[in-house]
Amino acid sequence: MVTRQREKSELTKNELMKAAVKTFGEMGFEAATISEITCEAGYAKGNFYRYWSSKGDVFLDIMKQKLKQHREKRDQRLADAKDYNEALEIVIDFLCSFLDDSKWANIFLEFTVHAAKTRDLREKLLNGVYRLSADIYAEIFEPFTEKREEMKKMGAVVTALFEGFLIQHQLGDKNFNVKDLKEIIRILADYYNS
Amino acid sequence: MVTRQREKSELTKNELMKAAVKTFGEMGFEAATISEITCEAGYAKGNFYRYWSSKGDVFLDIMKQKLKQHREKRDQRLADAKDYNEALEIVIDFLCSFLDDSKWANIFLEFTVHAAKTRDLREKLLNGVYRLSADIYAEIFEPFTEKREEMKKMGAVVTALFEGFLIQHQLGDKNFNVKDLKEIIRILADYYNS
DNA sequence: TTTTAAATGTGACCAACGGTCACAAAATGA
DNA sequence: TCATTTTGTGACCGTTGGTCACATTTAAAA
Repeated sequence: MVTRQREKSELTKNELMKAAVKTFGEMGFEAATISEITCEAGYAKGNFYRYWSSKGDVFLDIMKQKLKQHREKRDQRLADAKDYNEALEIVIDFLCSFLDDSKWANIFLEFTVHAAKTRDLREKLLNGVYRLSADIYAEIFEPFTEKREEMKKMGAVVTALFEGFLIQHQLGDKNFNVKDLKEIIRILADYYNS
Repeated sequence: MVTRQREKSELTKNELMKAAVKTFGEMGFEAATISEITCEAGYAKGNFYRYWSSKGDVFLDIMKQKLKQHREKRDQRLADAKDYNEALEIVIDFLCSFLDDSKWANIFLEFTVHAAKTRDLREKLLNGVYRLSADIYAEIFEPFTEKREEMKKMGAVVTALFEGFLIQHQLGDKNFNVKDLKEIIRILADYYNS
């Protein structure tokens, strides 16, 4: 039976993943080290590279997992949305649910900027399920408006604004708070749907 | 005479600075190395640390210098501004003049996110002259509106939007372009001045 | 001119990193 | 029992930002 070995392998991967989540969460993307992660899980450094090809690779896995959880909640609520404005409020809540876990929001941002410099990661990030992409916004608001192109644009703009907000937040700028962020997203939503 | 030595010292600093600008410009902040910079200028690595205490330190110097040039142009034009909208267009041009040199805009962004992680750099960046700070917006629009607090807010929001735009741009997202950016800044300017 | 001291410049060195690889240990099937 | 494959190891590599004891140059003092 090969299954026993496979199970062990999967178990190890999960242990490493868990250790990675903990380590990235405590230290951020760049500061966290592979040694720290493997040591935390009780393995040697080399074993890490059996499961992921690089530090960025395991982070993408974590990102995918965390995003999936958020999205599922959002999609559940979106099913009940009656109109454009209700859908919008759900999307805003979805964005703010990231901010509740602001430590990770900042780490995601750190990784995003890091990934933008590396061809491989950049492509995966842009084409994969990792981002709040413009197309997703178009789909979300599809039932409530004809303006598909405008919704894509709004998605890109809101994503930019959100990530810019994270930078200000991380730097410690107090002039731009969550209330402002919500306010502006609503203004943009009105603008692009009028 | 100590002057001769001082002059030599200043000359060396300028040479290193010039080499740093070239190296950062070609490779970005993280990828550029101290060895590369000193070698380019014709010195040994150790000499760098006579003039700056770290890699981030010399970058702050470069940032200050580049910003100063942009700001001087902007302030010249602002002196002729007749009303709120004219001042706004000058500010928008100022932001877009960064984008013309988009390589450096991206490197600034890279450094900003890097600096946000390091206490020392973060404080210098937030409190120094390096950022498009909220207070500066308040001053710029002072002659044309009573809404000082709103202008500060607008400054923070526009800065966030601008940096978020840079991230999208760097990732290669085509949904959000410069025209959209200008459009939205005008909407925000209307909103905060009404 | 000779001596002294300070400023300027050097590059071997350090600890740390991400990543590799030849090898060891354990599990599997015959 | 033995051969093969999978899983795990940790010394090792190249590279980095930063340090430091030392060498070289310059300026002032004697």
